[in-house]
Amino acid sequence: MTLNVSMKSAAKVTKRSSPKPQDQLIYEHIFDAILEQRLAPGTRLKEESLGEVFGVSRTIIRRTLSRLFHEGVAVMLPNKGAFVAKPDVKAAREILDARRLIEISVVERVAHRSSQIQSEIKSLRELIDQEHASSAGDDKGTAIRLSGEFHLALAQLSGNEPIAGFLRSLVPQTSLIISLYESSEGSTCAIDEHSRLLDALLIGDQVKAVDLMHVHLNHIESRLSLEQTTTVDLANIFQHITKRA
Amino acid sequence: MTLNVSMKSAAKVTKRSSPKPQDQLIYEHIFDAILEQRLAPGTRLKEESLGEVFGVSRTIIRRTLSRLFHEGVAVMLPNKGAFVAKPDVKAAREILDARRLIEISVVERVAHRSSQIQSEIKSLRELIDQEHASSAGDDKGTAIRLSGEFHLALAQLSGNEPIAGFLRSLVPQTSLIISLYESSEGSTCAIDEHSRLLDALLIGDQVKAVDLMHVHLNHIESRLSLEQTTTVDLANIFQHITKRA
DNA sequence: GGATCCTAAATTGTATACAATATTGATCCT
DNA sequence: AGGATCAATATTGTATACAATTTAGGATCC
Repeated sequence: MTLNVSMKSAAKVTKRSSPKPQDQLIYEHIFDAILEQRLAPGTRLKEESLGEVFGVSRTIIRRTLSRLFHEGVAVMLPNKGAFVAKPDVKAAREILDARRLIEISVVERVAHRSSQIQSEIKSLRELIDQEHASSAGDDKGTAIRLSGEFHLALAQLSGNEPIAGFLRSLVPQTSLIISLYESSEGSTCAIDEHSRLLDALLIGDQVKAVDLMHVHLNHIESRLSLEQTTTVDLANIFQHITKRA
Repeated sequence: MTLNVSMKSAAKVTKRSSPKPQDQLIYEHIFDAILEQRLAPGTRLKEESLGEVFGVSRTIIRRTLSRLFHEGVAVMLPNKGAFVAKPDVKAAREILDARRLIEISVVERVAHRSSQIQSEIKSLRELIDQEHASSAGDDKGTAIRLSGEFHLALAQLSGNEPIAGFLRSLVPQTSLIISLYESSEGSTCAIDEHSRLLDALLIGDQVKAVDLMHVHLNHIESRLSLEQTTTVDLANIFQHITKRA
């Protein structure tokens, strides 16, 4: 069991080049792997294996896993270990619900401050361009990550750090939900929804921006199959058997 | 430096009585100490001292501090240690802002589901009674904690765990803000605001409940002095000096 | 054959030892 | 005295050793 994580770059961390963030890198590697769906929901995250991959002791890995746990991206079962989170339908609905509340509020705030942060809003265009690029290539993982980063950058512009922090945990959880419940493949995202949202925000059109965000979230949810399988009725499923008995 | 925490009860954890939550207790002790304002904002949290208090090694304390950090109740400075958080005015405004967004949404949700959770709502009356009791005595710390627990219990009833979790970090941070910026002492809280809110929720009056929550939060904020001292203008403050030079 | 119990391996939980860094205090110099 | 420098101390950061628990595999019994 060697935990095929297949990180993209150096496992050995250059001690000189990074003055401060020693384990921040490890966190980001794992986080990105989850966000880009290279680590599927439910995957076990063995401490020693990860330690070997990154060349650090379990101490560091343990801290990283703890952080992922607090962000809702991983779950930790006592004496069992850590796993990539695997939200059930109920949890998925709650996460998407919470995200709608937060994202709408974010858009309202950004639109409201629009005139004061014109240049910051404009700079988001870069992210959208990158998104287009990786979507044109078949780099789906990167596209997903960049899409998430767009939403996060927007939250940052809302000027409310606690809210941005909350969304920072909701976005990767959404990524897990998508990989679990995606039904209609098709477009990764109606990409220029981001673009049109940006246009509305630039001119401070709050009503339009909010509406676009609603539509955007609707599109994301519509790609999911979250049918409420209201507690499987076994008696009904095996009806033909029980009759026989 | 012995970190005068003065926990109310046993430091030695009875190993037998608690089957699972070994360090959960330690977390709650520190958390409550902060919530009840026995640990002032800015207080240093030395690992070894805490370890001695609770009779565990730094490993456990470290995990606990990490959790408090992720919840925004503590801050951790690299190579410097952990401290009880001390939000500045800007952060305080953001926290209160976020809390308003969340609490209003919570109340809307609870009011909406009111008919399905009548008994759960009614059981909140207990908390309010306890609040009254500890407010009648001069147990201010407990009153603050119970007030927070009321809001948290409400969030739990909203049926959205991520949102409840977010508020779980916002409430203790509000406690820190109050202890930092409280100006008008007076009533701990217009206590029966909770009571009236409960009444509105019981009959599912969403509009009234939301309004009451707004009023409630306004009252909390009105007790604070968060004047925007827009980046202290030193040149102006020492005007008479610079003129002389 | 299948279930149960038991041993051995693997994995997580905790404490401790050691390294790196920061803090304190004293000495020295001007 | 005031300030700088450096050693001694204290504190945090990391790795490792050991304990506790779970998991896997196989022998035994029916």
